[in-house]
Amino acid sequence: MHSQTYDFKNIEKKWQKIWQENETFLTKEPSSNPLQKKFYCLVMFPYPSGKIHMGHARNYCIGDVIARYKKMKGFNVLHPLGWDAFGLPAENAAIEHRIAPKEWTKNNIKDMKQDIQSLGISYDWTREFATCDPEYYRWNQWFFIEMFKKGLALRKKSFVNWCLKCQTVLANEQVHEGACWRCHTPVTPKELEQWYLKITDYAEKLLADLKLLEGKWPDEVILMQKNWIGKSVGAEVEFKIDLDHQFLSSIKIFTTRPDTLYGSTFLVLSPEHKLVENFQKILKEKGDEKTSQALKAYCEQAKMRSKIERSAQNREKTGIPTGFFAINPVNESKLPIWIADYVLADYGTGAIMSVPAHDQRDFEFAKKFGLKIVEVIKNPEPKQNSLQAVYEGDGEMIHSGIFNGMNSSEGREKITEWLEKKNFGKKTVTYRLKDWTISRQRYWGTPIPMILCPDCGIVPVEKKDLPVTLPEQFQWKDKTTPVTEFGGGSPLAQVESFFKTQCPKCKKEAKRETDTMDTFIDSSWYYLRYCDPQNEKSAFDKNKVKVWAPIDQYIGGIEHACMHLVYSRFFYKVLKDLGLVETEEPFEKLLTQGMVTLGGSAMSKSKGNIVAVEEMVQAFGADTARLFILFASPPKNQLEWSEEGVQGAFRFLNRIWRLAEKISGEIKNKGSALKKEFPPTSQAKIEGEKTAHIPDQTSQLEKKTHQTIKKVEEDIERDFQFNTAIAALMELLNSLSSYPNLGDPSSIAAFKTLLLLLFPFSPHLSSEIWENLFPNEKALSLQLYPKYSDALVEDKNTEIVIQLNGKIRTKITLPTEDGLKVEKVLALAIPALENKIQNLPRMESAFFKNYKFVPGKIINFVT
RNA sequence: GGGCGGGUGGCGGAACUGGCAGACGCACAGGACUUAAAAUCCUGACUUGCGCAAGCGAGGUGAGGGUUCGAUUCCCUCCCCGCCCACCA
Repeated sequence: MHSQTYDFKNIEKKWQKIWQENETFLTKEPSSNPLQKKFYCLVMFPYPSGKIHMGHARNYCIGDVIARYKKMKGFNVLHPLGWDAFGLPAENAAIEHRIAPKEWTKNNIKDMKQDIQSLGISYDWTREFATCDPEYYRWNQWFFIEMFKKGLALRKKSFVNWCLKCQTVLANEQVHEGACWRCHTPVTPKELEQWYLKITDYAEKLLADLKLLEGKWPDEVILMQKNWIGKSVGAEVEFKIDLDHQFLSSIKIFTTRPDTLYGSTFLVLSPEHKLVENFQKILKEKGDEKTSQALKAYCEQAKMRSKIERSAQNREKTGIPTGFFAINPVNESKLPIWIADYVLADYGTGAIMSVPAHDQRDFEFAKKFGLKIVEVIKNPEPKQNSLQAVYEGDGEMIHSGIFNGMNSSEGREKITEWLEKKNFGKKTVTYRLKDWTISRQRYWGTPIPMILCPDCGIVPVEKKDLPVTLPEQFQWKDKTTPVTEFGGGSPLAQVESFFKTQCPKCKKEAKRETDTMDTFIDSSWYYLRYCDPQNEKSAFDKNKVKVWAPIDQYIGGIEHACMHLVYSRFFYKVLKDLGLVETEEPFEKLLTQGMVTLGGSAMSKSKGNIVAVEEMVQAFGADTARLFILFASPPKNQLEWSEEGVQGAFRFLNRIWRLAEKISGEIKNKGSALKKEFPPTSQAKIEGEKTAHIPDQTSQLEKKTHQTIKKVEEDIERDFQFNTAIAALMELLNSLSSYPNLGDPSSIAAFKTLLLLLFPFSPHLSSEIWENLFPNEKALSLQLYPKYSDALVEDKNTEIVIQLNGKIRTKITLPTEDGLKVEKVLALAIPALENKIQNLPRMESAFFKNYKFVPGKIINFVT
């Protein structure tokens, strides 16, 4: 395949061993040097699903460059890795292959760790843990109990998202386009009593604190979270029902447009609305069995429909009238009450006032069922009459009683005030964000530490009894029990030795909760555990976390924008309120890397389009794999895998290797070169004998060296532009390759710089060459990032572009200082232009009066 | 339907606040070395017109318009692609 290439296999093995033996990447607690700044660099931890491919590897490589770079910059770096080890795939493998989830998981961890280590990532492996370790998940249980005590964890009955394939409940965030985020099965609604975390209590805080992340997180992610939280300001309005009955006196609706209240012509309830049952009852009482049945049938049908079906774009609206009426508080008109499944149960109050003239959906519904349409906001550009078109904007209020003539934006406030005064309603804020359903009817997760006692009710497990551990041995059954009661549905409900227990309060026989926690709980605080991974007394020592938190740089996929990254922020805020952490946000800066594709689609095991890490490391070595993946595209972009591109990276590393051999030969010849100073200074060129003949090239190389140090640093600091940083390294290599005086102090300095700058990207090769060429120096992994001199980066001469009417005609070169002075530039530019263009009106000096000069850059003559 | 990104050679991508478009790499072509190939090294290359040639000119960053001495960059209209949300009242 390739001949005469450097021996990457042995070099990489050698250095990985050295780093491990010397504990090069072990993080020291900062107490040893109080002045040193900390840097916590973290990549979202992996789910141990098997071997890793280059898609995973990209994350680790990005994190590794940052960690190594920051270490070279003098920071005390924390760069750990662990395993997000609970979850469904392990359990499915267990059912399929009859292998215990724990075993399957541990095997995968072993394989993946080997792959990651073969890439030479600078992790502090002493901090490794897996979330399926009882030593870890006991703290999930501890936090859960804390939340329960604070009223943040509660059990409630409501409609949940049910995945038929995974046989479990899903949180809202885990439903993507109406389907399960893991298996893409459309979710169906199911009414269940489940454990929730009250993330909605933190909705406002989660929203407001996004401001703290501006400029540090991708705008995209901030926006996605903002939309996900979905704050709407409006009013809750109570409509009296035109009926004298104890079960049914009024309906509360939520609207963001109280200004259109006069245009409301009917009310609509969602099929899941609690009052629907009351309507049925009253109808029965009145003897109208038929309508009662019809309502029931409609609602049941609606509830059966999947999310996808129900919210399909062009689906024709359906609905059914209840036969009852409500009174509009503003004008006392009688509004028919309908039930329709275009109204969502879990947003606002689950009921709306319909304003068909000013809402597209209501309009469609009104048209279909022949309901009244009343225009109350004047369309400033009326195209058609209100019976044919909807106007959703603001404008002058009409047909609105005392509010007529007001602008609707003002009207919103005024009507709300009026409602509040009359006790018909109030200003309300609604969020799209829902409470986090964390019960899962699966085995491989953290047991929820709760006990149901027939006498005492729901009682938390006592903290001294934690962890509640998963039973390891029991018969796997493909079918789980139906979810009916406390803890039904989970495979754990079949394990009597697990669920049979005593009530902590009254000591009577009681039953344990058999559902497990959503694995997103595990990942909501794992980043804090790395600060104190062996702690047996608490989740972490507050003071240790205080040293490291928040994470300075977090790296991971954007798919977690509204899942892990919301949950973690929530959890962190709860921890802050518990006094366990001190800052507001867990992740100071966020980088969302693009995915790696092969043949246009994301690498995935199921599609079979993967390039295994093992394969790459075997064929080209870790350094090449790392370099290619970082060079091919900026981290945010998608990256299409290219075998040819890999070859290019490999070629570059080989060129460095050969240059090292050449320089090594030169050093042996000259010997003395090693004694020269580093970094080079402009005096260096006077010293060398040969350099005196070619001072220009020497100073050019020195300049290039310093420019490269500056460029690589700036590219890394500015949004992790590794691709252009590496391009700069290639340019430096090109300059060195064509340098006529290899082995002189300037070339040695340039090469040293190249190795130092290459180290974060391709650490093995650079370490090996460094050791070979400079055996008396400290290892490369202990070196600091080189400094550049501004004086050397600056050019002595400047090129000024000469334009005529904005078109480039010619260029002149002059000393940088002179390039800033218009007289000096004009003195050279005019003759240069005259020389260039024959038929210029050279006699007319007026011609040259009209120009635009940008010092040091350009002069543009205008005719 | 709403929101947010983005369209630059054959390809991945450069061009920090408007100031030399195409850095760097891949692929390609020619040459050197070699019995030959691979590897390596050198050279070329946006398109187009004139020229044997060095060279000289014109056009060019999805399309059209605008602002400007000057636009890949700013503004407007349109087309295309990607992502997120999606009957959220």
